Parts: sequence; structure tokens; C-alpha cells
Amino acid sequence: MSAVKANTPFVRLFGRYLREQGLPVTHQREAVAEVVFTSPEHLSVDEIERRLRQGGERIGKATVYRTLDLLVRSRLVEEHDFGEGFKRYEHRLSRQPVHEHLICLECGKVIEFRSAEIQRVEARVRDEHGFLPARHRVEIYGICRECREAGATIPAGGLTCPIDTV
Amino acid sequence: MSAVKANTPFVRLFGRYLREQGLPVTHQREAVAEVVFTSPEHLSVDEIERRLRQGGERIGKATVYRTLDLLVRSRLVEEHDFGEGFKRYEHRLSRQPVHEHLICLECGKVIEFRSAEIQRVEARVRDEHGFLPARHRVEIYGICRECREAGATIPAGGLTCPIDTV
DNA sequence: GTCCATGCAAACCTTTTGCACTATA
DNA sequence: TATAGTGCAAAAGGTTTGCATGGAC
Repeated sequence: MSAVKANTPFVRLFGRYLREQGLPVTHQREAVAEVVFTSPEHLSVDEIERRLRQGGERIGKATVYRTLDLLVRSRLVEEHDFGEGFKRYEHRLSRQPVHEHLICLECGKVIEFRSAEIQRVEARVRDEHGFLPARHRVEIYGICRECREAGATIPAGGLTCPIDTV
Repeated sequence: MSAVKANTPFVRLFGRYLREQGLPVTHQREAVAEVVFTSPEHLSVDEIERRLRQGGERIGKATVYRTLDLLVRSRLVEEHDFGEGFKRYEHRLSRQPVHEHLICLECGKVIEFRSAEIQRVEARVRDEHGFLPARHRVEIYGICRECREAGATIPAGGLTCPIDTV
């Protein structure tokens, strides 16, 4: 109930997609969309479910998964896997359209950045490998500024005589 | 037994790592290392276990997982997640040291390529965001040359009036 | 002989599915 | 009213863990 504020423009866009597909626009679907569209973060399924329940919704985890599947299909939402053992979801509206992610190994923070270089890489693999790019995943893992200033360093490891790293 | 051919140089390197860590060099550990180091592919745990059993080894899945963990720690092996629901492992010896992956959405083939641009991206995020890169993941998903010539296309979807894609 | 690794099976965790019931259109 | 969605619980699938046994050093 309360989690669906009114029907924000983004939720309406999702409703339009559902109607185009001949699918019912249900209360739960709008509620999940509302949570995802009103959050600037990269949410996990658990976080989405928790916010819905805190907002007074009665919703099952299965419905959250099923609705996220629809949101990803509609291309309004992107699915990410930062290697945490579960997925995160991020909407694609009102933000830099194509962007990559910096993930801090210390605090887990996710920073978005744009890179024109990646488009050059895609053009190059098309020319050199005959490979037609559809989408890409570019993630850089490291230590963010704040954690560096707090003294964090990259965890070392491996053989004492490291193998080639270039 | 039979899977451990002799003790290839790469397996010996892993043995050296184990001794450095004060860990026993066991038959199973050498067998897993041998399979990974003698394969040019990106192997799944299932594939590794199957090859070991076909080679006459008596080994449990848990040991494969535990040994892969050690191999990744030693930095001799890299872990990948191409979004298939399980992980793949690739050794880092005798091949292009740092490389990225093209993954065909049609046939699942993985092509390796090098990119100098990525290093420029890492230098840029260090300068612009104060972010210290440790490692990265660059994967481009699309259609490989062979599948294109066989008529494969990128699966479409989403809203009929697509949102910004640049 | 002392540790640590191994194999097996059970546990774990995220995600998916089956089914009786409910809501959309 | 017909169709499809929902919640719940069970299942699935990859990965991890507990424990008694066996192997490395």
C-alpha cells in the first residue's frame, strides 16, 4: 500500500510496458518498481523485500524475483553481479545512460563512472574479431579515496616470486 | 593417479606455493592443478571433476573446490563468473598475461583479447576519483563471427520506445 | 606422532518452481 | 468470468561445512 506513493512517471512507464505485453499491472509489480526507481543505490533482493515490508506491503520473495525479471526484460532495470553471491538491481532512468562501476574492496561502495574508451574497445573487437558487441560489463575493483585516506591497502597474496602481471 | 602425468613445471610451482604456506602437497592437489594447467579452456568445477574421474582419480567435489581456492590464492589461477550460475577457472601461465573476454551469447564461446585502453581507464579513475585499482573485470557479450555468419542476431527486447542507450 | 587434507553427506544460500487461492481486465 | 499473478513452501543448483578417517611431513 504505502510503498506505492502515487504512480511516479517511472512506474507508469513500467505499466505501459506490461500493457504492451498483455500482462496485468498488479499492485505488487508497481510496488517493486517504485522501490527500485526511487532508490539511487544498487539494491539486492533482500533489501528490496525489506523496504517493501517496512512500507507495509505484504509481498513474497518469489514475486520480487518475478517482477525484477520483468523489469530487466523491459530494459528499465539492469542486473549486476559484483561477486557477492547474490545479484543487485539498478534502474536506468535519470542517470548517466551507459556507465561502469568502481567497487571498493574495503567498504563495498560502488562508484559510477563513464568511459569513452570502452566504446573504442567495442569498435576494435568488431573490426579485429568480427565480434558484434551487444552489451558489456566493466568493473574495476580497488580501494576508494576515503578508504585509502583511512590507511587501507590492496590485500597482497600469491607466490613470493610473482608471475607476470603485465 | 593417471591424471598426474609427472609433475609438470606448473604443478611444481603450485607445490612450491603450498610449501611456502606450510601446507601439505597432496596427490589430489597436484591432480587438480594438473587438470587446470593442461587445459587451455575456462573450466567449470564439474568439468574438472569429470576429467579427474575419467583419469582414474578418486576425488570428492569438496576437495576440488578447496584446491581451486588455494590455486586462486596462489594467483596461479583466475576465477571467472560469466553469469552462467557457476564459476569457471583459468590458469595464468603461458598465455597473454592480462586479457579480457568476449563471450558469445549464441554459442557460449569465450575469446580472449588484449586491451591497452583498459590501462588508460585505470589511470584515469586513479586521477579523477582517487580510486586505486587492484583488478578489473572486462567482458563484452555479443555474437561471434561464426554465429553471425550462421545468421545469429542480438536478441531484442524492452519497451517499443526505448530509453536512452548512449 | 602431529597436523592437516580428504570424502561423504548434510547444510547453506540464492533463486526457481508447484500449487491452491486471489486479483486483474 | 477467464486469465494470469500471488504467497507460501518445497525444490533446485552451486558452493561450503562438519566430522570421522586417512595421508603428509
